[in-house]
Amino acid sequence: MQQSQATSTAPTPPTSGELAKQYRPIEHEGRVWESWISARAFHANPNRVVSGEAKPYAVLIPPPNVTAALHLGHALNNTLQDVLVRCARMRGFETLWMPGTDHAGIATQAVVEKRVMKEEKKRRTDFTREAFVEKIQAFKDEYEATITNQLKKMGCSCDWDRQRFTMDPVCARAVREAFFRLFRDGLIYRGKRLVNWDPALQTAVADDECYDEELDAAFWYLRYPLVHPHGASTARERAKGVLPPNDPVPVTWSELTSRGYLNAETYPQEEQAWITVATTRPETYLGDTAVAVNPHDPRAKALHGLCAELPLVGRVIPIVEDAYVVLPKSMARDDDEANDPKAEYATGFLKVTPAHDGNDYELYQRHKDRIDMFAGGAGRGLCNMMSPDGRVSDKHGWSDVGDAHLFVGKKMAEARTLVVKEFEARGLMEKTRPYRHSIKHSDRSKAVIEPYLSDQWYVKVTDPRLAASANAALATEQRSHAMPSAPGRRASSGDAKDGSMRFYPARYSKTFEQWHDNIRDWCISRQLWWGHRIPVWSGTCVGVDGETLGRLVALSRSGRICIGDWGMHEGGERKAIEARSPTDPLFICVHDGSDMEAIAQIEALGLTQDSDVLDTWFSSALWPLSTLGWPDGGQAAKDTGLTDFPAMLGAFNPTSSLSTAREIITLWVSRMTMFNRYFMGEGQGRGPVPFRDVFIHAVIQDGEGRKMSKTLGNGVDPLDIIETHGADAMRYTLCQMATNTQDVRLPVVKDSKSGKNTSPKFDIGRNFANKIWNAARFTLGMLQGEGATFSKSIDKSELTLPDRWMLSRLASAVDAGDRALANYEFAEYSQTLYDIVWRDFCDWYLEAIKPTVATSASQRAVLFNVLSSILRLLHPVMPFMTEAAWEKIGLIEAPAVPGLTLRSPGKGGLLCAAGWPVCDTSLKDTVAEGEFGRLQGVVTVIREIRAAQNVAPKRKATLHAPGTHAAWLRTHEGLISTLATLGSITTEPPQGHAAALTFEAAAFHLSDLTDPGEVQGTVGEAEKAFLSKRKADLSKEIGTYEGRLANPGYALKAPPAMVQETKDKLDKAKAELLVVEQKLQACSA
RNA sequence: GGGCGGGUAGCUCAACGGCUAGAGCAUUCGCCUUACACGCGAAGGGUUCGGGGUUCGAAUCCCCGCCUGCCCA
Repeated sequence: MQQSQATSTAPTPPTSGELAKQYRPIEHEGRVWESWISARAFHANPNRVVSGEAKPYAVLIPPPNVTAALHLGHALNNTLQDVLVRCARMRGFETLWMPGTDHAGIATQAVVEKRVMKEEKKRRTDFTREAFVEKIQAFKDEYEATITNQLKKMGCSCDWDRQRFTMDPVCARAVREAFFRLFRDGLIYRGKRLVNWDPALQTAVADDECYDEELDAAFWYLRYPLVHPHGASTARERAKGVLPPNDPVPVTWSELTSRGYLNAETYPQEEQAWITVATTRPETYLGDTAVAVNPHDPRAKALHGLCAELPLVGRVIPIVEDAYVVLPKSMARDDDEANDPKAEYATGFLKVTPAHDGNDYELYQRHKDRIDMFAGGAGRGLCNMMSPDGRVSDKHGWSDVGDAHLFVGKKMAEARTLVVKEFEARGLMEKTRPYRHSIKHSDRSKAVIEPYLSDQWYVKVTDPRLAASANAALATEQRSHAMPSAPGRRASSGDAKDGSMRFYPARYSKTFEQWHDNIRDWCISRQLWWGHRIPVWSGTCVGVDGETLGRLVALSRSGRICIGDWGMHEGGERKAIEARSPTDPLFICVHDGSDMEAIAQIEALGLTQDSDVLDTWFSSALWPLSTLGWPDGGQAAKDTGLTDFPAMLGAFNPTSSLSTAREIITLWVSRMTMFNRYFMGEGQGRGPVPFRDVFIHAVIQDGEGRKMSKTLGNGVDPLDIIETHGADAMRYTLCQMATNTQDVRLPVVKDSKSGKNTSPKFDIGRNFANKIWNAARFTLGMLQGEGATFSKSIDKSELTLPDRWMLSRLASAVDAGDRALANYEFAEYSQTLYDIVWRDFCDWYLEAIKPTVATSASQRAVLFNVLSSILRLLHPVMPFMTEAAWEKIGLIEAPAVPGLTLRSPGKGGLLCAAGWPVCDTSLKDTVAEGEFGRLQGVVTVIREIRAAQNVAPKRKATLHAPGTHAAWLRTHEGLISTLATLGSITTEPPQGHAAALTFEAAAFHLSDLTDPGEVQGTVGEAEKAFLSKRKADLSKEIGTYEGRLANPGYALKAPPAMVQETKDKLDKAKAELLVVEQKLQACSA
């Protein structure tokens, strides 16, 4: 199977003990991956959690869309998750990383439609629904495989046996169950919503299926006569068809004049007054239910209590005040308003057509009560005057036709011409102005899109059991306002209910909280073919006789179906099924998708299944439940063959951490929280949270701060980077970039050879991987040399200074790394690794032990333990390279360092199963750190002067030290000589030329810088320059300290220890300056 | 419109009221020093966006402004 494939492509490790000079990822990644998989190293066992053998750690992958291959943002997010997961595994948690993909309804269907159009020149509607869904399914299989492969190439240690897909049978069952329960509990209802309607195809289309085209059009200025509102009662009666139309009482200009209406006196005083609206779609006036005016409009006050009357229709509509209305240019209050391009065309009066315009719909929502009252009842302010085929119609919500029947049945474009003609004929058309603007068209049919009111399904997330419960999940310190106390049982610590969810960085809790504070009900129906079809059958009660009714009630009582008997429309009246009239609409939700008997009975009544599918986020919202087998682990086990499925939910929900992007907080995190708490909380909404920690990672941008996108061509393909730099290099670089900021920039360059996008940043990771590889290689050489045995045990009192220093540094690094990871500070963790490996271990420790390690059995043991620790610390971020090195290192057996616990791996000896380093505080050695720090200081000074004097790198110079430092230098003579390339250290004064240097305010000299006779003329100059620079630095430093101490408040108010510290530093700098000045004088003399 | 970020070396970022504001890359100089040239040693490079305030002390906290980005409407 897979394994044989891998061994044929990836070479086996070299059989000799040596490692290659360079780390070449391609030679290791395949083999290492196979070793993990064949050991089932990533497989989680829920029974170990249930039995209490191990604590759980679980992460759910944010399921990538099957629409496209993964990009660098995915690479970042999944790297970070893998770091968390691998670290938890090494710490001994029973660790689950659940993989899977998302069906991504709109996006995937759109991509496939485009593909089919390109390849077959066919539309979706040229196929049956089943046939087309099959095509999408095939596309999904292809991309799911691509994505899975990418994740594996990155090294993601998911439990691959448990991979899910949001539309697979296990997830589908969760969707059915969730929908059924919400339907049953009254949390799902039907409501109206504006959609993009394609009148040619007679379907709703998504935003991304439309295009804008600029066209020459016009603004028409229509006059609406003003009337007194008592006509409203007539309108209301008329709407109900009770009374014949009455003529409302006109408002005259003289009346407006007396009301103080601007310029009213300039009109014929005894004639009926009017207001003028500007519109690009005059035909929609048939659906107007209000006129809006800006509250800052000087005319607004005079119009209080008045109404407008729609010509021909005779509908009396209210004038409402709303700040959305653009003031005409002449009334603009500031430059911004005056420069609004709409101000140029505005009259200050806006016709409000809520059923046919998105903005008007919003406006209607804000003034619902008043508009509805005039229209004759709740919801009647939405007047739909169009039929699905794009004709004026009085059958879809418009009933008060009045004298406007001449428009009925006309296409919208014809209606426009007619409306204009009628207004002109009545002297109500003030003027027309040409206007060029963009008009939405349907991609498929090219028809002009009509905003259209249609029935949609909603989840009532505004119910406190959902939104408020999500906010209650937040930890107390992350809440900005108190939550009402929970009904039922109170949360106690550890049960992961109220107050147990935290955001990292904490500021994102605000996004979460405010989203729920202002949430609106969630429209879950989508006019698509790809997705979970809404499990509701609808029709009327016609043909439902007593016997049938009895059968339905029985099905309902046994929980197989749920009859929507509370009035499926928001605000609708509750009505028991027995009390229904034959024309009442009937909605039946079927619990189990495979319950063919129930479905057959329902369909026999003429009821049909809703053709819409659920919003993709509905199934995503169930991810923490569905992937763990909810609602029926036993059935999930049967579906998948994973016999331990029933234990999963109990073992791993709530999960530990969720890592995702910012915009996902509202789309996904919110909904998972609401659903998990609702369904796990027995309908009270206070069940456990789906995850305790929510980590929000930064967004990767290109070097110019732009989002990476296909259209910009600035995206970087993770597989390209893995190919050129290796997976570890990519992972390390991404991890190192992952600061807790909002976005991070990655300069993108095009590789001249391959033409592919890459970034110089990835060299950081590649170089780092190579560095460790070579450190491991060197160590291996030291530990495998002839007679390179270990001491039986390590006696800490016998360790050398570098050993004690290195162990102390290691303990600090483990500490810092632990702290960083606990706070999701991945950049910090990476920096800690970089410093311990490169700066401490390679630059200083390895260099320091070179002369002694070959002959010291205890030093070799320390060296091994340190390297072993470092590989473990690095493993989560660079799993391949560390595992490959471990293939050799892991075979070595050495005594343990007291205080440093390194659990050796169980399963197959793999590093990924080895223990995370645990350091006792006894490893911290401040004396050794101080001593070694001094030593680094003197070595650095010597190196500086060697560089300044251009001393040949291999030349062994002589250090002349003052008596004050002689004893200390002698103690560390070997080390200093090695690190600073010295031949000898002496207290004798130098003979002939020597360069002066200062260390700890004492004068030192360095001689034997050149061969005799090879005296360079520039030597003196170089020394002078060196000393001058030192003098300048010291003077600046002294200035800083003196200024600080001269401030009277400093000594008074700053902590005394700090004041003393400043004084000490000042003394030291002054003393050194004295020496430097003396030397400078000597130079010049 | 509401909310949240960012502005520090040529570039990418640290510094979370106190070290002479630090790293890596890039640049310059010297080195193929037996683990590593994907490397080693060293150097140059900063009015911390502008202005005001609080404080003994501000890149950091507060206010005003400018620039820039994201999320939600």
